[in-house]
Amino acid sequence: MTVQSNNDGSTGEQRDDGVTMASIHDVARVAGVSISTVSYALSGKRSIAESTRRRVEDAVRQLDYRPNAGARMLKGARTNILALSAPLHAATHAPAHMTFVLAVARAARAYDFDILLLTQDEATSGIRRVARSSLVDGILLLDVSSDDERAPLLRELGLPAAVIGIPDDVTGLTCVDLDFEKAAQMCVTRLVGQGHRQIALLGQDPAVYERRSNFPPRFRDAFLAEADRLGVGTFFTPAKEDTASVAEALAAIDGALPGLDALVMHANEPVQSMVLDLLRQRGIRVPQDLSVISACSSFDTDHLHPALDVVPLPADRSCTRAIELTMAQLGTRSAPSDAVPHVELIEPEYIELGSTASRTPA
Amino acid sequence: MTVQSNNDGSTGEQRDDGVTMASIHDVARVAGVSISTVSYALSGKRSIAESTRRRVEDAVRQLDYRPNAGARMLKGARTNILALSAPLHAATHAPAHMTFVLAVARAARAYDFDILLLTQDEATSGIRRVARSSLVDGILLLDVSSDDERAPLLRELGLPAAVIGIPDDVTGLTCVDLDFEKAAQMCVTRLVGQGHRQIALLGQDPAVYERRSNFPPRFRDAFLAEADRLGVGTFFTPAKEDTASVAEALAAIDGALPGLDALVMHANEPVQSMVLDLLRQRGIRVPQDLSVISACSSFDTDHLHPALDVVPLPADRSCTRAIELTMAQLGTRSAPSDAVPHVELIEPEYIELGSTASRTPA
DNA sequence: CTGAAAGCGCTTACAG
DNA sequence: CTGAAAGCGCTTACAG
Repeated sequence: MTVQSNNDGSTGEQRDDGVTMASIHDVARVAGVSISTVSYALSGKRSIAESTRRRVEDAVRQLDYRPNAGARMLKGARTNILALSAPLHAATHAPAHMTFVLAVARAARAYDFDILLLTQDEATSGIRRVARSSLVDGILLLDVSSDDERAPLLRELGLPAAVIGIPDDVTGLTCVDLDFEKAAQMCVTRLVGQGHRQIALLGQDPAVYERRSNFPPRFRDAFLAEADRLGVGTFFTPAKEDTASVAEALAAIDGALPGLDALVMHANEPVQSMVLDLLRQRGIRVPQDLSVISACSSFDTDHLHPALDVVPLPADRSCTRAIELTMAQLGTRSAPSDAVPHVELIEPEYIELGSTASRTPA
Repeated sequence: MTVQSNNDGSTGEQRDDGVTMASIHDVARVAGVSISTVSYALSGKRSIAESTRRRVEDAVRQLDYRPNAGARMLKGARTNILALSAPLHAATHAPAHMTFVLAVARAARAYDFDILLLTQDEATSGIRRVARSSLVDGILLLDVSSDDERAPLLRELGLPAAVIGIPDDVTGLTCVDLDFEKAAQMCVTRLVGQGHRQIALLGQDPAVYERRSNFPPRFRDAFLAEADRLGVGTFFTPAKEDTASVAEALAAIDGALPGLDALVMHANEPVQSMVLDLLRQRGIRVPQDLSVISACSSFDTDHLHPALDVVPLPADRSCTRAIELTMAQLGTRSAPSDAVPHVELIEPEYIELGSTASRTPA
């Protein structure tokens, strides 16, 4: 480590002097009113003479006043902070994960809430810590597994909370997630409706299925069940994120379904990209020779070659809804039913971009 | 959106009743001491009779007491929260970004600080908001551009802060970053030392260079300058993250450097993976026919085929150091020089994994 | 070694 | 329509 330059230390003092924080007393003094008037003028919780309000607002602007967060928490019983427990597991796709984290932060800001980030290392202890110190008003869980240890903790704490994803035991919890079953059925129904008779599913890393994640198996099982129900040939294979593994998966599909006419991919972007490369190399045209659908993808499929039909993973909608439900539990403007623990499944949407085509019976 | 089930609402009440928060008064009562004794017993700021301390600790455990964060902030003038401004720009590689975010959070926890996440939408206004409301004790900046608008804001606010990355004007700022120049020189020196005479650099997405990011040009310029200085042939080309663009970049390199014997990649993981695939397809062996180095990569290169020599992007070290420097500004145990604004460059490290080989003169 | 009390900056009944 | 005052739960001089 090299200290390259010691540039001018215009600020050396320890605490933020120079830039002094104005208090409500300063505002009151400048505006020539009492502090309670300032407080009410800002909260709007009682009627204020127009002229008074204006003077207060001027003073606020002049002093760049912002209520002290600590005082507000202490008195207001509301911290306006939500904890986001966002473990990043090995098999979690980072870009997708990041999308959810940012979507939660954005949705929370719409209600004037900030997000405190809790990581893997501190999964349950961190949640417990911030909850018991009244640092946060509520808790959001990301990336939940079927037997997630954070679920019982949420029940124990009884704080406003929402889970993005669905653990096995949802008692007392508010959960939001894409309806993966319906998404799978949607893909199968469409393909079969178009006359496809041999449809394969290329899934995520095998580790994802073996372990904890709950939605990939949900998608897979619904896919296979629906294909069976409709009497078409079907086959599932996972794939790791490297060319060799992807090639192997395609070979396995070829072996199992010699007349393959449609492929659904529930996989990360690089994998989908590799598959398209391999198809191109083999001269297999999409959709003329093979219909392809990208399922529950968190990325834009219109950059792919070719652009793929997609049932998007609606991170924004899930996160927005999770925040809404947390706010409802906090008693903010909302339908009363939103405040009650329940599981909410988000309706999947099918977006056509031309990567599937009808098979006319030969 | 479908409401699937209304499972038992074991917690219906608005605020966290049932699970009542114990206050310092409760602890004092249970322990049979005054509240100041409780406070001192916990902070260790004055000596306490061993028996008293034990009774206090028992009471704390029994009540699962944790000091109220709001009260602590209000009085203690310390919130134990740092703001992390982490915009996610289009050209930013999400996995790398996530690595930094998590590393910052982890490092902060080592000092008992939490991380408040500020996003893109609110870049400067969010920083201003949390600073003026005294919600945070300090600020961390991620993903800074040369002319980042957050840099002058940090100067204005005068709060403890650290920047990960180096903006053009570093006056009054504390910045930490990998020494990209030295990393580039390290790669060139090694390759030239091994007898390579035609070394190419395959870089990031062209947008990254056109726009705001400051470190990719730093690496590129140092690379080209050092190659010139040592009198070897050199060529730079950016590459987008798709097979076509990567193939094009390799073609451009072939055209410019017909006798190419070494390739350095400062690019995302998928791009590096694609390059290796293409080399393999063309029968170019690494390192026998071509030496390859992965530069400033935030991922493990030993999963690649073949594993690549790498100068890692040390997210952990940068983030840990940034937190240390922020803590120093807050007056926590530290070298006095750490508290003064300065730029700190992290020494790059070269890790050999066998993807370069000496060229014996023909 | 310990306690009583002031005060951090707010919000919100209570009075007028 | 507005103000004086209590009190949220801590920390930290001040006293003993």
